[in-house]
Amino acid sequence: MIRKNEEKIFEDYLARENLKHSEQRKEILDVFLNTDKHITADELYGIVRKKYPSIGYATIYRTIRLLCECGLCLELKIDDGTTRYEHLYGHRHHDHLICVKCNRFVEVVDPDIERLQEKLFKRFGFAPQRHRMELYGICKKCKK
Amino acid sequence: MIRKNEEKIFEDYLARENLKHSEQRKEILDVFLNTDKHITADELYGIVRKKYPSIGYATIYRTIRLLCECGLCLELKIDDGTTRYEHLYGHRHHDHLICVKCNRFVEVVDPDIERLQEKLFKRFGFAPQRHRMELYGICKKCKK
DNA sequence: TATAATAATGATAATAATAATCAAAATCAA
DNA sequence: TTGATTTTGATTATTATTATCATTATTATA
Repeated sequence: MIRKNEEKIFEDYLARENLKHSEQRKEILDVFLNTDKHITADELYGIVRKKYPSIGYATIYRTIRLLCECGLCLELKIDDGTTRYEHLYGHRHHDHLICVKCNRFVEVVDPDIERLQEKLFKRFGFAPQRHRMELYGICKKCKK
Repeated sequence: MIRKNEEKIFEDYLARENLKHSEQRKEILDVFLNTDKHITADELYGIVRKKYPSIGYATIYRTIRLLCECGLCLELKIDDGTTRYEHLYGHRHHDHLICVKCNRFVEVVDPDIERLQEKLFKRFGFAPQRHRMELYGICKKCKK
């Protein structure tokens, strides 16, 4: 099950860059889109390998890079040192509440905070590019 | 030039944990405190080595860990993949404006944002532990 | 459709940051 | 001062990611 829009974005990007499509790339995109958000390269590799046992690690990393370049994927460096990837298409910008016990991610957007961040950029004379905000704590389930 | 308070915090911590003091640890703390903020392990190593040419990389990493444990140092994972360390003692919590061109760090605190962050934690039933917020952009100097 | 040019793949080696190991040296409590 | 314990520096190990390269797959076009 591939979402048509995302598939088209990827294919257009490949065509634009004179790159070739392949079964592996199709499968990696499919798995990425159908899996939980905030996946690691290793987790993605583990799932893709079920269908493509011969797939190499390098292909996973190469394809993730392409997905990031064409705007379908965002790389996140988490405080614990891991690198995770999340869907970008059809997802507005958001920040994260992260449970330090169970590693659960909750996506949040607070328009008031966003507005204040813009003001901060302006106050210090910075041209805004992007921001990240992560709130680390212990979620309801893990508290009890 | 060592600041007495920090030195005491470190020594107390070592005593409490039944660890020993050493010239190397003293020197690393001294360099760390007197250097610019947001230093990498490699940069710290480079400076300390001028006074202690025989120092090993492992000692740098080991001592950084101790400094983090005793609350004098905070580890920051930056979006570009580097790990940097900043002073914690005598510095209230703050967030960062980061210039993606020249790598300049500006420390900022916005009490309104802080308050809204606390509200976000509460709204999702999280027990707050800490947060990080980084605003990436291009600073005044690099714009022109 | 066959071909030729180009790119992708998978296996493997390389790299870079950090951590673990261990014998020798330093610290410190008694 | 000594002896137990810790630290050190050198080195090796580990982990995530990237580069290399021969083989295979894709694709434009004849």
